[in-house]
Amino acid sequence: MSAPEGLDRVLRRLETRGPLGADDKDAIRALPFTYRTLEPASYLVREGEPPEICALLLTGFAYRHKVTGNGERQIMSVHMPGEFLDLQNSFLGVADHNVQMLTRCDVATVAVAALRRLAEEYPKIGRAMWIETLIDSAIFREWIVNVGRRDSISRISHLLCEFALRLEAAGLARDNRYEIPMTQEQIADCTGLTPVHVNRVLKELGRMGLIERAKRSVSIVQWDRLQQIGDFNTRYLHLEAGGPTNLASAR
Amino acid sequence: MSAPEGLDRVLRRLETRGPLGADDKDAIRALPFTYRTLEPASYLVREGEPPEICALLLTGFAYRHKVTGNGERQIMSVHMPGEFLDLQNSFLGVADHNVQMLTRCDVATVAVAALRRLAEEYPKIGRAMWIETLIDSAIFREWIVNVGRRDSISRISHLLCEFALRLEAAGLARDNRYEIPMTQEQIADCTGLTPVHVNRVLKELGRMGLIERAKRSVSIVQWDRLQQIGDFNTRYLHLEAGGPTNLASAR
DNA sequence: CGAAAAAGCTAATCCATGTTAAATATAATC
DNA sequence: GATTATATTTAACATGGATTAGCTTTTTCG
Repeated sequence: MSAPEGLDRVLRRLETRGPLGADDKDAIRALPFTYRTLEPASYLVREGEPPEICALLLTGFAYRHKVTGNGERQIMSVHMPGEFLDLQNSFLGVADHNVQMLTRCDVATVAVAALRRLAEEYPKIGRAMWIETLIDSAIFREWIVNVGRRDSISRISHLLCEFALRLEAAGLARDNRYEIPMTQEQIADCTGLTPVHVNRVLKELGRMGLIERAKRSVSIVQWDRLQQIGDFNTRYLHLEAGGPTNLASAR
Repeated sequence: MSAPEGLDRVLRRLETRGPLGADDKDAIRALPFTYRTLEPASYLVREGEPPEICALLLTGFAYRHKVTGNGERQIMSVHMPGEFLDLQNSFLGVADHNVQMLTRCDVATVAVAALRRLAEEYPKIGRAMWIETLIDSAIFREWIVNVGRRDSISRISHLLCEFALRLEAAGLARDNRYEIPMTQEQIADCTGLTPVHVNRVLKELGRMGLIERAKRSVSIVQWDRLQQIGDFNTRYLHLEAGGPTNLASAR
């Protein structure tokens, strides 16, 4: 994907959160982006460091995680092309978690300070970015529910449903089929399970005829049943553009 | 607590997130607040409904939660006097979770639409509110780690440490002693455990001499050990005011 | 105050998921 | 294309926390 093409994707994404004027879009295009490729497993931000750069994820996948005192990892979210990395840390003094690449990623990085100024000077952009972070939060909350109150088969089913919809929204899934470049160990770290048990559950979902897998591709065969087993409701993804987000429709 | 006194507390809180001018503060004071008391267990917002009102929590405690398909509840956060309820839902089209009172609460409610206009017209206020929601998010992330990767004694120890620090910041705890108006069932819903097991663990923490309890009061006797067992690090609470949050220090 | 409801506590048993270990398959690297 | 590293799969066994049930204490409310 070419750099400006990726940028347009991000612009479209932001516009669904609130209307932007031509000046807003120009200001985004005028940001001092650095286009580069980050290797798999490389870090954009590390816990404990002050956040210096923010990135638009143009291609590839990334994830947020923390490591506990006894060395166990918990992944808190997975990010897909078109999304911001990492607004969550960028407006705070110290990063409280790691942001790491899942695959090789093309990104457009920009200094956090420039982004802060942008949000300050262009309130509509600030608003749209704020809403982006609020949707991140909605997903965090659902993940708390997932690891806190669902059993293993529900957790994994839920994760697979979430990925299906988000990838579809990103134009990377069709007919409930997608590539997700995660190992079973990483799925375990998303769901608070062990890799061994993730394997058992994935196999079971296959035996039940709910999904089919080949390498890293997933095909959801019985969407309705998977959704039901995963206790999956799309509401928290806030996929519908607009809503009473802008002032005009808010009264 | 008198109404304006509560409002000042919220103003002070916002100011720690970024400097506000006199005009900003006046705009907040001029908001069409309605002061009222909400009964224990009453709802401020319900999942699935469009958010209509936002509130400043002046006295009392509240919490966010969702209920899974088979009726289990997961609490996603607990809110203390001085905090906003509920910025998380207020800038989205539909509430994706419930916000409910834990105790009788004095609140200052304001229409979501008025708050949206405020954020639009006073960018510094918008910025400060945004940062409030980002800190909410940081706590959500830590809770994912807590329920996903810590065992029961760590989870509960972690929760007790978090409450101690947040209550101290709110001026409601001293000498590692505080009142937390939660039943063991609600603690279970915070930690993804059962009430029976929460009871076992609390008793065990008492036997180990780490805490003392009487009714709803908690006293942390050995802070260092509790913090260690709970794998608790304060970073995610972002308690230090300032940081490179404001533009001046951002270059 | 006295009754009823809610919350706290305890014990016995069970099971979903973890642990450990190894074999196989796939992907990366020279 | 052989070699090595990484990921997947399976099996046997262990266990942390769930479940169930009953009892006790505290709180609520008439």
